[in-house]
Amino acid sequence: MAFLLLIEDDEAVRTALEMSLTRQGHRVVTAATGEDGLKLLREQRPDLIVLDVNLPGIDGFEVCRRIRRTDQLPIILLTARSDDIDVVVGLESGADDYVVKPVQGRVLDARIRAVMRRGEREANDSATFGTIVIDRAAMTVTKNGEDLQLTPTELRLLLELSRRPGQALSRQQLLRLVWEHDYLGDSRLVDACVQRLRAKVEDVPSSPKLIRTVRGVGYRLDAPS
Amino acid sequence: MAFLLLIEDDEAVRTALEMSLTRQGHRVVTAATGEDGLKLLREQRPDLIVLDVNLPGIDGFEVCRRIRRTDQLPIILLTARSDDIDVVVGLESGADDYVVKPVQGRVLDARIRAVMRRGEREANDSATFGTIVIDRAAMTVTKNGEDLQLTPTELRLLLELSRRPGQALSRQQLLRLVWEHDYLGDSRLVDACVQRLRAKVEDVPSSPKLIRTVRGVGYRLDAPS
DNA sequence: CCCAACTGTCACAGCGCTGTCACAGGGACG
DNA sequence: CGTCCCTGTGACAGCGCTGTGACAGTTGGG
Repeated sequence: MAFLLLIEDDEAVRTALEMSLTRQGHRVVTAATGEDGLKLLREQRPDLIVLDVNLPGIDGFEVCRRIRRTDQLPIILLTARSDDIDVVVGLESGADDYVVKPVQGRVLDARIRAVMRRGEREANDSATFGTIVIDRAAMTVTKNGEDLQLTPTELRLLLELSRRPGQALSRQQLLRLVWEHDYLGDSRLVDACVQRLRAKVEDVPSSPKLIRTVRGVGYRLDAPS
Repeated sequence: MAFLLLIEDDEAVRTALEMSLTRQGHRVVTAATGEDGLKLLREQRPDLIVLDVNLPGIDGFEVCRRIRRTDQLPIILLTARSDDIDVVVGLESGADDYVVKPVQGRVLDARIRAVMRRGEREANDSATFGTIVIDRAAMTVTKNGEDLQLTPTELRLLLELSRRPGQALSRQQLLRLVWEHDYLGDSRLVDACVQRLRAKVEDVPSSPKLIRTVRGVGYRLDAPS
């Protein structure tokens, strides 16, 4: 279904994932180190990269950053179990998704498909989240067909969230993406804007279904199933 | 279905897209650099150009601008993912659409068809927006059947807006399209022209229904439903 | 159950954005 | 050469967006 590059130093994990992903219909090339991975990336041009965080030599985060300097292809990080710091650092270093080890091939496959779909949807000019429709060309947002009057900042915030549906974005990241600032003190800037956006976008702003809070991290835009 | 010129330096991407587009029924010629692309354009006269932004030598934007100086054929830009600046610059340089990489052949094909359809509609010489009728061949605009006396600049502004109905255009983009300037300081140039155009076009200029303001962005021409 | 950390909420002051307008330069045309 | 109208500019005002900081509410762990 897709052409993947798997970068993972542990041989057992590597071969297991390779077999499983191949069985799911993907074409897979593998590398055991970050250096080899970067070389293979340039030579083979995969559609997507699955990248272990714990690598000998340059680690996964660094590999991720280096890839992002030149390439925009989707990256999924494999990270050791439930390490919140890893998650934040990983997303900030430019990854599209992360998966916690130990991971089953089926689960990874589902994430791969999700990330690829996300990429396709991004290219499209309109996106739907529940009753909300975002028209990126017209720069309008409608709810049940009615125009929502969003302020410029609210709109930018929603656009950035909608470009990464289902992905938690830290206040730090949002600050960079929406406000183009680097540092947020302990002000409630992002929270206040999210509140205003929720007031217009959510059916019940006090129990938001679209813009979810991710405690300790930031916010996430969900499409209700 | 159409005769395409694909300009893309990365050989893997180029051949992949060429195969995919050929399979979709298009006739495709390819070039690896902007120079070759421009030469092929003159020699072969394709219906549409798919143009990568990252090209060695003269980049895609520049190629796009050069093509626009002499030709009006549709151009679709291939741009690196999630780069808003690219999108804006791309449309300003005269592209008709942009597609975000990595891109699937199917998606690109859909965009190609959409742009071609749009082109056909455009070839039609008149467009209607509410009580306003624009006759592109006669270069006249009528309101309820009566001729409107638009000045040259007002007319160009209205024509550019009407080529992209429902799409928000930034002041920056309009400046490029209508005035062929590059930089707008903080002057009220675009606003002033929009105001004058509204005075003639809108039923109630103080609450415009056709030329809508998109706060923080620019303006948009709507067709009242 | 309690505490600490985190998030939601709100009012307000400042200011950024847009609409508006008058005016002067300049080009077109006779 | 004179006239007229188009056009870009800058000033100004009004509106409403936005960031701030204090405080209340909520969550989760010990």
